[in-house]
Amino acid sequence: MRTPAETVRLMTEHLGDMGVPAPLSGGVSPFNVLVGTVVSLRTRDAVTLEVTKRLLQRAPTPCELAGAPLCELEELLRPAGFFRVKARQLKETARLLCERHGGVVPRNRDELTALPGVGGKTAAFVMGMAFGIPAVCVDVHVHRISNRTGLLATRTPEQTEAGLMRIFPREEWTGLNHVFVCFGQRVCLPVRPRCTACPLKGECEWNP
DNA sequence: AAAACGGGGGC
DNA sequence: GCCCCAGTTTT
Repeated sequence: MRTPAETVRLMTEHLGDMGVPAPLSGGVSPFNVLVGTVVSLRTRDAVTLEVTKRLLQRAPTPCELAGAPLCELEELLRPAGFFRVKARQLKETARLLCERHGGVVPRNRDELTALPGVGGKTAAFVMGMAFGIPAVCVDVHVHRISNRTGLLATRTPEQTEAGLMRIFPREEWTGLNHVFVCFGQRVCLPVRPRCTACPLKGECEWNP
């Protein structure tokens, strides 16, 4: 039986072999991370990247984003899913950052989730990626892969979150989400997983 | 607990 | 053409 650490190492190495870059540690501002994460929900990563780039080019700071006309934000966000909702949420979030947080992205879960469009998963992801604060972000990929590979046999994302926090040291929490998501997009797909090319093959409960 | 938001890509 | 997607908010 493989240890959880070994399972994650196999996934990480396989991603490296496929040329998937490791999560960037510096060079991206917390504001950039926050905007990008909100844009990303239910939207492909290529579209997310392009839309986020244009958005931040138009409005590099929270105050500039808060001052941009809603119709212009909708136009920039059009290729992304839920673009009207996100335009409204991002404009309001930017206004709150500008007027109530001094233009700075807050560092704790409660203040982050108080922003429109920011739920528990987005907050956890931003804390980890923007500030290096240990937090696990259990999205649909993490939950699915954990169950398929036999890492954890949990029924809800909340149980998966608790389980991951128990079996992995705090300093590894932040990196987990990125590994699971990249692996979930390329190998352990929701539908028709590519088991023949999977490094976990042989000790996976889904495809032993 | 379930529905609504929603355009884009894979098959 | 049909189905799925790094979720959050509202009913």
